[in-house]
Amino acid sequence: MARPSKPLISRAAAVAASIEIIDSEGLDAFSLPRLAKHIGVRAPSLYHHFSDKSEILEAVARQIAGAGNLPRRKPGPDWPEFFVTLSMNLRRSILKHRNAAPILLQYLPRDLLIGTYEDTARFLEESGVPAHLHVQILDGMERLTLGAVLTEAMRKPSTKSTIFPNVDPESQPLLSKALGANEMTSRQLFEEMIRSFLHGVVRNENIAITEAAPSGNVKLSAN
Amino acid sequence: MARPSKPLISRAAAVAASIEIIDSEGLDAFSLPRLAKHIGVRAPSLYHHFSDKSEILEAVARQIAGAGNLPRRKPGPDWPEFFVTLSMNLRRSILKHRNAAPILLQYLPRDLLIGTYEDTARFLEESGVPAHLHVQILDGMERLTLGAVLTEAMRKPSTKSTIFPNVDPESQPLLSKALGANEMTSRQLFEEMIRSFLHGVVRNENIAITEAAPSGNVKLSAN
DNA sequence: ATTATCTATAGATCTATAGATAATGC
DNA sequence: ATTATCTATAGATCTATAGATAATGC
Repeated sequence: MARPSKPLISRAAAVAASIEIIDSEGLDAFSLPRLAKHIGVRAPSLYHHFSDKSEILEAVARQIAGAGNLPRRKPGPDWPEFFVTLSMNLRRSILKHRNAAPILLQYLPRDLLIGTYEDTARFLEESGVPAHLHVQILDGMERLTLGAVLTEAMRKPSTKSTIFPNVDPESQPLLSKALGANEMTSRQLFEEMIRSFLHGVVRNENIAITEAAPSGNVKLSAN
Repeated sequence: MARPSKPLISRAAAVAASIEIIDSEGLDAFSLPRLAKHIGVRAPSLYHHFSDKSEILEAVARQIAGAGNLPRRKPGPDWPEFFVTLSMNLRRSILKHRNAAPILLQYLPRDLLIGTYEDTARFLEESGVPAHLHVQILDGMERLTLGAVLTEAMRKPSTKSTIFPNVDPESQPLLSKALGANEMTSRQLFEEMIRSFLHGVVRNENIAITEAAPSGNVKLSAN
């Protein structure tokens, strides 16, 4: 076969196939010959669509991380919840493809979390968050979300009982007690971590902020 | 040469040499032949000291991450600063060897940050932090510190002006303003992120907590 | 003429094992 | 006998390029 009547390869299909391979066989299994085989072509043909292997991996990273759709947001005292939702979306997207975590670390798109910083800065402004905290929030959300998700992705999918491994009630009574007192899943711990950060950033500011409590009660910080 | 009078290879020396290679030539340059050459031996000899390549990488990860010495701590209302110090130590250790970040992601020792969870749980207890928050704090510190450090390690060493790349004052006036209002270096942003998280976790508790302000003034949260 | 595939292959690795060899230490 | 090196090498890749070939679309 020389040139086929219909192209056999598209960038999108190649990226999708790459993700399938990485998901099912692991990152080490991924190679150009392996990808080509999965699509049903020969490896050198891939060079017609990508300049090299890293370009494919980059596209894979973007595909996995960029899948999130922006949550709706109106500026206001519950502004932290916008960021919480943003983080949870990214978390879900990435945990769907745990094996690709190292790729995401390497090819992290810079504006991963926050599509357009400018819009987000305006959102913070209009929510009454002082400008001197904007960089702390934007930078913190980026680092913290991506970082925490990647480390979570590298662990086995965890249940409540595996948050800490191998805890012996005899020798570690306090830790056991703490684990007993914990009601939260891995997902909830993540969510609350983001929320804690955001509330913590503004802890010394005199601004209205809504506490998103499970029971739904609303409360203003008195600090 | 068959068996030498004095052994040529030790685990410690091999790990140290591995780190030197990774630091100076990057992770991709690391291989057993490359390591052997650096030590002045032949690659197969390494198998006498390590069962395979991943065992070497694991030791490298432990060496880099385990270098931190525990900060002194007395339980009390400034308990967050103990964790801040812990994080900053780990951050320093890892940023010394940025190129090894992917290894750390893959071989992360589980009790990386907090040597013995039991002792740390006691510390929290004695500081007046309610038990139902201990898991949030321990788990959060692990994820957040390691994750944020690794993503920072993957970036170019950044100056204040490169916290966000390519900001155009014309089209991004608010972000520019935010950057102008930011006084903090990358290191300070990291530090304050940790602190914000810790203060945020206990935001709804009625406990004494010391605010570590740059000016040194002390203040109790009224929340 | 351009595009999208293919075959063939250069060239460079790498990991890990088998088996030889000589120094060591009992 | 055990230990710590070596040589030789199996065996398996991989990435990327050169050049042939046939379909497409102008």
